[in-house]
Amino acid sequence: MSTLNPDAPEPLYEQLATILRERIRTGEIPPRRALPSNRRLTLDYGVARGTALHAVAILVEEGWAYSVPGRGVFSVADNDRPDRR
Amino acid sequence: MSTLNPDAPEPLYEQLATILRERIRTGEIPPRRALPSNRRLTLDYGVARGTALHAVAILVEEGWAYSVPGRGVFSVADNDRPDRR
DNA sequence: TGAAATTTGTGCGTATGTATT
DNA sequence: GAATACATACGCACAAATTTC
Repeated sequence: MSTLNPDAPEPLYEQLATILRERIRTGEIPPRRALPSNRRLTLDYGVARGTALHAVAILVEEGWAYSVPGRGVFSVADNDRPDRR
Repeated sequence: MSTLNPDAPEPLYEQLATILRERIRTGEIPPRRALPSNRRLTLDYGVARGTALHAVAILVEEGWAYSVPGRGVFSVADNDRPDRR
């Protein structure tokens, strides 16, 4: 499992966004499947809530995922993937 | 809307504190009403989080506002306003 | 019915590091 | 060195929506 490097020049939220983006892009997280919850991300990657929120917000803004309050954050449908444009 | 001047001798947090103080004093922000959130202030005035926090902290210290954990920062009740003393 | 747990979103407070003046 | 300002990151609290029991 990829881990984060606090000493790297890239911010933790960017590193985490990159990891999650790859997990979606490669299909490890299939289309329309829930991403790990915010809580899980903090536990799995050892970051604060805000940091995990920031990472996911980047994916949402980039079009890799969408969030549903009370439910979770989901990877977009195959046809909606940004790298298909 | 008042804006901030990075070239002025007064620090940005002081300029912002002055603006918010006026907005309370004039009643534009009524008593016991929530001030703009930290996030809103950063967006509206183009400053960093810390700068907006600093400005609001000044108002709290002066007695123009009080903060409620998990909720926000609110203008004081009419009777508690510093200019009434 | 409804209470509890989960999840996302938002809010403030604080600390640290970097750059600038 | 001190003050200002930005970015990053941690922590904790409150709210609303949803799911589960």
